[in-house]
Amino acid sequence: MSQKLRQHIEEIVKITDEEFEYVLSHFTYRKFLMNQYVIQERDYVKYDYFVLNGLLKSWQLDEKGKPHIVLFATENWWISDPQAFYNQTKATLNIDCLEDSETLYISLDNREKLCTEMRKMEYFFRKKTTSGYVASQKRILSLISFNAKERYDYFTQQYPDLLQRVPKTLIASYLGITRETLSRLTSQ
Amino acid sequence: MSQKLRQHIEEIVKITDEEFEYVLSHFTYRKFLMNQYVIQERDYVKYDYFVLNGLLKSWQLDEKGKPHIVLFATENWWISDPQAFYNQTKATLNIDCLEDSETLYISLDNREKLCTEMRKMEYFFRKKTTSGYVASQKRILSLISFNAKERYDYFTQQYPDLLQRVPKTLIASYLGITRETLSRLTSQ
DNA sequence: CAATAACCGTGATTTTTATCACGCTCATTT
DNA sequence: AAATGAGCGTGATAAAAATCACGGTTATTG
Repeated sequence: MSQKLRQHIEEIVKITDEEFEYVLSHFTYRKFLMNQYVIQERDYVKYDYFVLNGLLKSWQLDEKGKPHIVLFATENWWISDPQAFYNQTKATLNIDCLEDSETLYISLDNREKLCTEMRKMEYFFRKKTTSGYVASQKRILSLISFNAKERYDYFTQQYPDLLQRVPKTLIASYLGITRETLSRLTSQ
Repeated sequence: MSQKLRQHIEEIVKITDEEFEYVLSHFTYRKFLMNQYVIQERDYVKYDYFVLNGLLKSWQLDEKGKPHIVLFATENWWISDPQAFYNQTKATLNIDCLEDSETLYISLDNREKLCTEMRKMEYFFRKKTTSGYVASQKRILSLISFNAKERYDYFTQQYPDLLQRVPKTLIASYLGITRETLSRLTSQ
């Protein structure tokens, strides 16, 4: 099971068995059930979660009480409240499970420790953060330059598997449109 | 002038005079004129630019020929096409100057070299990338949960100085609305 | 100094999207 | 087996934003 983390790391840097054992010793395994919360608004955010399997979402309520999806995380994704995690402050995001999910989580201290002790892991995390940044720049561009239909098409192209696993209402929330508008887009 | 870079770095890590001299030796100074291009779509992106003064924008044309602003960069900001810079591929963004601008730029190799040789600089760049990521997550949330007026108010609150320096047309493009809609928002 | 272009406001209209309302299906619970 | 609720589609209407069009101001340029 934890081999998934190794494969994930080795997409970026090659490591030995011993190195991986050492890396893994900085993570803790935890299983969450469907609908269970991983992080709640106002919690201190101690960990970054690597998803072994399952499906989670991070989201925020607006002042009118509407939820907005920041991210869906499936197998091989990382999920947390980055702002709160890196600054070790309270969450403004919520994270909960759309499916039963298994995770390996790591504290900021352990992450910094790995970065300090292993240049490869420092490189790995740096690459991950960078690609997360690049991905969010792309999402920003899609939000400012695409209309509802174009954003939906872009989503289906990027995450075809999520279409089956995530209720349309939540996809609409991720896209910044209402479920009714999304329904009309897909029924035509 | 290059003291600005030092101050910027020292907001995150303290460095000695010698260390700063060494860091600085990895950067090159370049001045750009108003309307001059720093990066053009399809260029290879060799550098990340630290802005000493002036004002630049990064943007992309959509298929209808409309420009969309990804970022405005003033004093103490970094600007590049991150995707192309980190992967050393061709730009999909354009970067040009709204004002005469002075920059210190660094190549990816030199950046990696500094990260390898100086843990402090590795930490500095990691922090920078992280805070860029956090900032773009916030912008995503503002785009999916705010209407035009709310996005404009959020912009004025975040970047009050840019209101004076950037034409309204470009602010509208950054917000993902038309200049006419923005004009009506501000005249009421 | 006239000509030009950038920038901005605003009216009229159209298009897009949100809101409100209702009903259907399907799975889960009692 | 009936009851409940989540998920989804869809009609009618309202609201938000885009589009098209025009004019006015200001700065720049030939």
